[in-house]
Amino acid sequence: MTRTAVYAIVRRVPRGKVVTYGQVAALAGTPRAARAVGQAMRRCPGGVPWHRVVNSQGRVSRRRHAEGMVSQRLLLEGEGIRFVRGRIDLRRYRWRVGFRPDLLPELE
DNA sequence: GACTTGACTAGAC
DNA sequence: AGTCTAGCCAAGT
Repeated sequence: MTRTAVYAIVRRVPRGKVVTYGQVAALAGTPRAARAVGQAMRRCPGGVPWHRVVNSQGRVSRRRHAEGMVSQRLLLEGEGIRFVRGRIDLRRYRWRVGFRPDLLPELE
């Protein structure tokens, strides 16, 4: 998995949707590289919707230097994503690739 | 090539 | 619901 691959994936996330670090890693073909995805996002080039990447709890991950940077939360709210008690409902906002309701197993 | 450093995570208390 | 821990992976030294 390369940084470039990460950016290519994140660029495809549409407005109003989010993905998790682990999810990006899986899409890149390296399921356990969530942490490396974070590394890639740290040096994110322009043109990449970095704010649409959140952690597995639906929260905005804390950075080492949180000063002088735009609020990820504000950007997401600007796209219509609602935060409830500092969290995002991933069941609702997670971007799914090739989601096929007709192929889901029976529930209950 | 051997450390070190994280925008990570799932599991275990 | 918090707090720890042990894995993990790519980059930077």
